Amino acid sequence: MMDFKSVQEKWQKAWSDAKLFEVEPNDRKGMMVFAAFPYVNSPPHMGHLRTFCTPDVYARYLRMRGMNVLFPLGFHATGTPVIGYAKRIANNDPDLIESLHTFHVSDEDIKKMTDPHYIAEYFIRQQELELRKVGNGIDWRRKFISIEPLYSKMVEWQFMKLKEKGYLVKGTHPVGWCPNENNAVGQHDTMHDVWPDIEEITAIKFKDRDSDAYFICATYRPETIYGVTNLFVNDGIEYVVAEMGGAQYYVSKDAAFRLSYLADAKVTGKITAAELLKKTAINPLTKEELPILPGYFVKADKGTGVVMSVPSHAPFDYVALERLKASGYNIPKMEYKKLIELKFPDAKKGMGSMLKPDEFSGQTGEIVHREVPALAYLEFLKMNPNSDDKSVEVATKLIYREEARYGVMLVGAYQGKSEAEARDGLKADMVKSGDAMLMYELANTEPVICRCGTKAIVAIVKDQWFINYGDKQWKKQVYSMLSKMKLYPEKYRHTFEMLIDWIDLRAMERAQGLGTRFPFNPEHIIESLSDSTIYMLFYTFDHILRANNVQPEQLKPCFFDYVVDSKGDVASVSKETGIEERVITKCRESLDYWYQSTSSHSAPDLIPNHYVMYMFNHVAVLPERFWPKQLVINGFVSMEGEKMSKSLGNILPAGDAVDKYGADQIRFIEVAGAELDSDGEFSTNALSGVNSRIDYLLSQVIDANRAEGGNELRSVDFWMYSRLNSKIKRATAAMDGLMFKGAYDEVFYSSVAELKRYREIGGKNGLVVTDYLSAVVRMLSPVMPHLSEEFWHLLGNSTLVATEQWPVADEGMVNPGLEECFDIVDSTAEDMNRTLELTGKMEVNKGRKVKSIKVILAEQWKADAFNMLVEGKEIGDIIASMQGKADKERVAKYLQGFRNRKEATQRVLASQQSLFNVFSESRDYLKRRFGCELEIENEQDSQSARSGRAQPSRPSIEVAWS
RNA sequence: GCAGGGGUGGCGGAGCCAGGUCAAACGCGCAAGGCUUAGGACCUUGUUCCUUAGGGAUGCGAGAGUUCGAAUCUCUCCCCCUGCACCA
Repeated sequence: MMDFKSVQEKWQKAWSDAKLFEVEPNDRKGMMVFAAFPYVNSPPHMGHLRTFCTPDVYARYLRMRGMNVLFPLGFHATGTPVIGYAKRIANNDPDLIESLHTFHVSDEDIKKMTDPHYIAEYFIRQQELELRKVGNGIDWRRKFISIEPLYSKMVEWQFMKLKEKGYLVKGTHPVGWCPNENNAVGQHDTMHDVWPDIEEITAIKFKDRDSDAYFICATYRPETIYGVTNLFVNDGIEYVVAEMGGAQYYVSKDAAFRLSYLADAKVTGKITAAELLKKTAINPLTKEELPILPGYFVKADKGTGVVMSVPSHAPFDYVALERLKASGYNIPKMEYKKLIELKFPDAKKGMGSMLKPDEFSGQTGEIVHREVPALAYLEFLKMNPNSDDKSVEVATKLIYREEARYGVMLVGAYQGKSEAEARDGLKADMVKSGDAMLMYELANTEPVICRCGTKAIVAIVKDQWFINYGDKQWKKQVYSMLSKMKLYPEKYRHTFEMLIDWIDLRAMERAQGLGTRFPFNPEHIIESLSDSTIYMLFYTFDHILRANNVQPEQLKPCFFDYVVDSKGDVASVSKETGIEERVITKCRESLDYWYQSTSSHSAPDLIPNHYVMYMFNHVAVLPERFWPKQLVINGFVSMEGEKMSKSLGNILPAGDAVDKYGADQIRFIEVAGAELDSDGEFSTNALSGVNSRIDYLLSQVIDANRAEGGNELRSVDFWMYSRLNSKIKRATAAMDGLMFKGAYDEVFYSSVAELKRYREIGGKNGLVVTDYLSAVVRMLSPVMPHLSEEFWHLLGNSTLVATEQWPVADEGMVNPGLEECFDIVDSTAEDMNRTLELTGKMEVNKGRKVKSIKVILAEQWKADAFNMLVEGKEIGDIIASMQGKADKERVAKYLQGFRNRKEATQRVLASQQSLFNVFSESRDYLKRRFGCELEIENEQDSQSARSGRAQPSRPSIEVAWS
C-alpha cells in the first residue's frame, strides 16, 4: 500500500515548480477549458467536485494530445446569499453554525463572517486549497471574484453594449414581497426556504348599477363570465371602498392592502357587507343585472373578497346557492347556463377520467343533471350541497382540470373554441377594454412567511429594466449559433432549442445584494445571473491587468471595445485610459488566442438559466469568433446511494474526502465512475474496487521494472500488443467524445484484466509488459495524475508524465485474427467446462477422472467456405471454388448446415494455423486449469470420431476418462 | 398543466442512432471451491428455467406491427425522473 498523501504532495509540488498550469499563448493550438465558477458560501464538496475534475481531466488529456490548454477558475459572490449568510451568522443561526463546523471553520472565523466579504474571502481560500488538493491543474494567477472593481468594469461595458443593441427594455413585473421590510423576497428570504410561487388571476369589474363604483372579482376562469348569476360577498369580513386608477372599487380590507402593492389602491372609505348585499351589479359583457348574495365560503385574504357566482360550472357557487335556498333566503329566479361542453378525443375517456386516486377514493355516482356541469360533478363524486368544503374543493379541481383540457365553448365570442383558448382570449380582451385587470397572488398552499415573520404578498415593481431575451432576431442568431456548437451529451440539444424559444423578459436590476452597479440606475445592482454571462473572457487577460497594476477606473469602455471588439486603435485607447500600449495589445492577443476555442463545463442545473443567458449574451456583445463552441454537461454525484444534502448530513467536503480516500481515487470515481450524462455514485464499494486495481498495477509496475526483457516474442506477446493498440484506439475515441467512463473502462479496468490474463496464459516478457504499462500509465494520467507520475517514474522515466504525449495506436500491431484466436481458446475452455460437467454425470464415468482432452481444429477450407457464405456467395459457387482444396461432398454437407444463413453473419478471422499456434502456446495453461493431459490436433490429421464436428471458431473436443 | 429525459438480469450500467456476432459487455452483490491459523484480500467456477457431450426454452416496462430475424425500427398504452424564471 502506497502512502497516497505524500505521493500527492510530491507531484503537486513538482507540477507547481514546473509551472505546468500557468500557461500563456504559444505556437500550439490554444484552448480554454473552464467550469462554471462556484459560489463562495461553502467549501467544494463531493457533489461539486465532479464539475471541477471533469474539465481538469479533459484539459490534461488535450495537453497530452499536443494542445496548449488553459484551465482557470474564478468565484461568484454576486447577489444576496452571502449577505443573508452574514445576517444569519450575526443572529447566531444554529443550523448554519453547525454546518460551518462540519466544514472545519473555526469559531474565530465564524465570528468574522458577519462581514459578507470575509465569507467570500474565506471560502475562496478554502476552495482553492481543496481544489489544489485533488490535483486540479488550475492557473490560479487568473483567479478573480465577481464583485471586484476590475471585473465590474467589464460588466458595465457589457450592459452598455446590450443597451446600444436595444436589448434592454423597461417594464413592470410581479415579485414576492415583504410589506414589513419593503423588499422583494426570494427563496432564501423565506422561512423554510419556500419559493414564493406567483400566479396571475383575472379580476373582472362589475359596475354598481346605482353608482360609479365597481365590484371586482378575481377569477381563474374569465370565460365563465357568460354564466354569472350573482356576486357573493361574505358578511363576516370587512369591506372598504378603494380607489385604483381613478375609479372606486368595493373590496375586502385585506384585498385593498394587497392591491395597494399591485395597483396603488388607496382606501377612500368603509362599507359593510350588509350595504353591499342591497346593491345590484352589471355584468360587463352580457349587461345582465346581478344580485349580490351572501357567500359563506368567500375569503378576505384571497382575491378581492368579492366572488362572481357561476353555479353552472363552479361547485362552490352551486352549493352556496342551494344552501341559501334551503335557509329560506329570498333569491331571485336565475338561469344556470351551461357554457362549456366536454369533448373527449376517444371513447375511452369520459367525465372523471382525470380524477386522481389520491384525491378521491370513494365510489363514483350516477350523473343525472348533465345540463348543470357543477351539479353533474357533485353527483359523480356522490356529493351534495351539504358536503364539506374539502370535498367540494375536489369537485372544483376536477371540473376545472377536465374543462380546461377537453372543454369547448358553447356560448359567447369564443363559441366553438376550446376552453383554454377562450380563457386566454377573454382575459386579453377584457383587460384591453378595461373590463378587467390582472392581479397576482401567491399560489403556495401554505402561506409564505418572510424571515422577519411577516406574511409575504405580491408586489409589482415598476420602471424595472429587463433584458429582452424575447427579441426574435436575437433568438434567431442564438439558435443558429447553437446549431454549430458541440454539446456533450448531445441529448440536451432539443432542451436548449426549447429554452431559447421560451426565454423572455428577464428583470436584471436589484435593490439589494453584492455586485456591479447598473450604469443606467446606479441605485441598483445588476442581477447576479445577468452579471455572469461572459465572465470567462476575463480569464484571458485579468492576470495581465493585475501584473501591470491597471486600476479599475482605467478600464474605460474604449479598452473593451478595442480588446474585445477590435474597435479603435491602440494608441488612442492607451492615451484615453493611461494603460501602456504593450499591455493593451497583450490583453487583446491573449483573448484572441484563448477565447476562440472554449469548452464550458457544468452540471445540468445551469441549463435553463445560466447556459441560456451565456449563449444570448455572447451573441449580443461579442464578435462571432468568440462565441461558445462547446458545452459539456456532467451528471450529479450521490453518496452511497443518497443524494448529498445538508438535511441528510452526508455532505463530505472535498478536502476531507481526499485525506480519507486519496485524490486520484476520488477523481476516478467522480469523473470515470459514471458516463458523462448519467449521475454517479461515490461508495466505499466502488473505492475498494479502484484501490485493489491500483495495487495490482503498482505490483506490475515494480515487477516490470525488474524484469528482463526476452527477445523472443510469442503469440501471447503479439496478442498483448494487439490488445494495447486496439485499446489505445478505443480509449482515444472515447476521450475525444468525452466518454470518460468508456475510456477508463478500457484504460483501467480492462488493462488490469488483460495483464492478469497475460500472466495467466504464460506471458512473461518484461519488455512487453513495460511497453504496455508505459502506454497505460500515460493514458491513466489525466484522471489519476499523481499515481501515474509515481508509476511513470517507477517504470524508469525521469520526465513528468503530465507533459508526455498521449499514446498513438499502431494500427499495424492490431491483429483481430489473433485476438479471435485467444477468444476461441477461452470459449473452448468454457465448452470444456460444460462438457466435463455433463459427461461427469454419466453413469459410465462415475468415479473416474478425466485423463485427457483433445482439441481438434477445423480444416482451413471450412473457414474459407463459411466466409464466402457470409459474403453472400451462392452455395453452388462456393462448392465449385473449393475444387481441389476439399472433398466436394464434405463441403456440400458442411454448407448445408447453414442453409438459412442465419448463423453466417460474421466472418471468421482466425486461421487454422494461427489457432494451432495459440492453442499450442496455451497448452500449459489449459493443462493446469483442467488438471489433465491436453492434445491439440488438426482435423485433417485427426483419427477422432468427433473431428468432423470442428467448426472454424469452435474446435471439436474429445474427453477421455481414465 | 407544459416541456425534456428515461424504463434492460438481485443491483449499478453497456447495447440501442447504423436490426443478426445478445442469456445480453463491465462492475457490484450472492453461492461453491481454492489459498489462509482465522477474517480480509486474492484466484477459479457458477449465478432465468430445463437438459446424462459442448444442447434447448423463455427473456430486455405492456401490447401490437414491420422483417427470414428486434433489447435494437414503427404505433398504442403504462410507469419513473428533471425543469418551469428573476433564485444562486
